[in-house]
Amino acid sequence: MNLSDFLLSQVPFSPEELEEILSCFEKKEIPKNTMLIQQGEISRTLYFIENGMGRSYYLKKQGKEITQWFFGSGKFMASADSFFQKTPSLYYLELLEDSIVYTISREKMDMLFSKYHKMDQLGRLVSIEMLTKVVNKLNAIQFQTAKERYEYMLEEFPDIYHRIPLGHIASYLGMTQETLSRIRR
Amino acid sequence: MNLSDFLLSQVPFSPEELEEILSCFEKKEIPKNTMLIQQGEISRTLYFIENGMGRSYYLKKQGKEITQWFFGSGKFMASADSFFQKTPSLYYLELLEDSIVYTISREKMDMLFSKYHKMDQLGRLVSIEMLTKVVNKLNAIQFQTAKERYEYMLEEFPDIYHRIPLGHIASYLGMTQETLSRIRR
DNA sequence: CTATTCCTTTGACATAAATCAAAAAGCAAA
DNA sequence: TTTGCTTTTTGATTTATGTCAAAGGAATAG
Repeated sequence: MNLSDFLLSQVPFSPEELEEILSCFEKKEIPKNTMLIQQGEISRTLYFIENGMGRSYYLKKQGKEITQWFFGSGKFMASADSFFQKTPSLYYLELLEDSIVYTISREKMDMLFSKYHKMDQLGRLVSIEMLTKVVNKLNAIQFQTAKERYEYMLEEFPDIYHRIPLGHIASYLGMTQETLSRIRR
Repeated sequence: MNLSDFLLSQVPFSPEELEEILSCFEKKEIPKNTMLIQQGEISRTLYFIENGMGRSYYLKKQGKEITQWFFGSGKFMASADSFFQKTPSLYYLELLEDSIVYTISREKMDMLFSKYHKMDQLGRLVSIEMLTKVVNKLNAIQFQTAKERYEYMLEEFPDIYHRIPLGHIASYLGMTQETLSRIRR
């Protein structure tokens, strides 16, 4: 899904508004395995994924990677708290596939927020939607068995499971790779 | 914390704006154990807690209550997805203490959102903050031991643990009451 | 003050999932 | 193809936490 369609699906921007907003984004092709932000950095860029797939993750002691979220086509990708609150990112962001993304800087985003009421509205809608999804995951993780969690994931990210290493999915679901492998069978 | 102070701490409303916004809220004293919304209802009211404490929870099979979140003084309390997206609430909301709250209807809230750019901004800020907190909890639940989760909770809700039945806290943390009791010792 | 109810702790046992270890399967480069 | 590297599966064992059951404390209403 491209950015323009996505924006219009959320808020009825006028053609002029849409044009200015789009002009603040930059379209880029970025190869897989690119790290978009490191843990500890302050995020200055928000990404919209037109095509591709990314994830956020962090390192536990012993350097184990814990996947925190997946970002697919048609979604914004960012270390949200870092980008919006200017705090050091708790996560790494990386692309798992060659991707086509739109990027925007914090400054331009702020400018759009202050210029267009509708952008704040968009921000609010996107935030609430994300909040709902995170809460859903939380419920799945908190009170379901490993098997039910796997099923939750198939609903939330139906297109993921053949595209992405098992270990990433397992850690996203809060279980070991071995457990996930056994469940799948 | 009262509503006026809270609003000003987030966004620099003018005195006139502030007055109109406040006039859309209604101040109420509500006794403990009041149910604010039932699972399945569509939430029409947003609450701001000036004083008191509430929680959201849902029922698992066998009627077990699972606490989903606690809402303390100075916070908005709502079944957020239901209120903002007009979907049936996944949760019950109840007050755990006699509380002083400000209420506002969905209609007035929408009116404020469309009238004041700054209200959308407020909505965005509050949503992002909530998002960050939920993500924190998610990380705690997902990858920490029962003991570490308990410590996370002491940080997030320092004033809670002597005010609220152990069972509520345990289910919030995704563990049984017995486990929490053993950890505490 | 006493009784009823609710809340918390403790104990014994069961179990889902983690860990450790190694084999098998896939995949990429030469 | 062969070689090497990564990912997935399988097996044996351990462990944290859940479940079930009951007793002890604390709070509330009459």
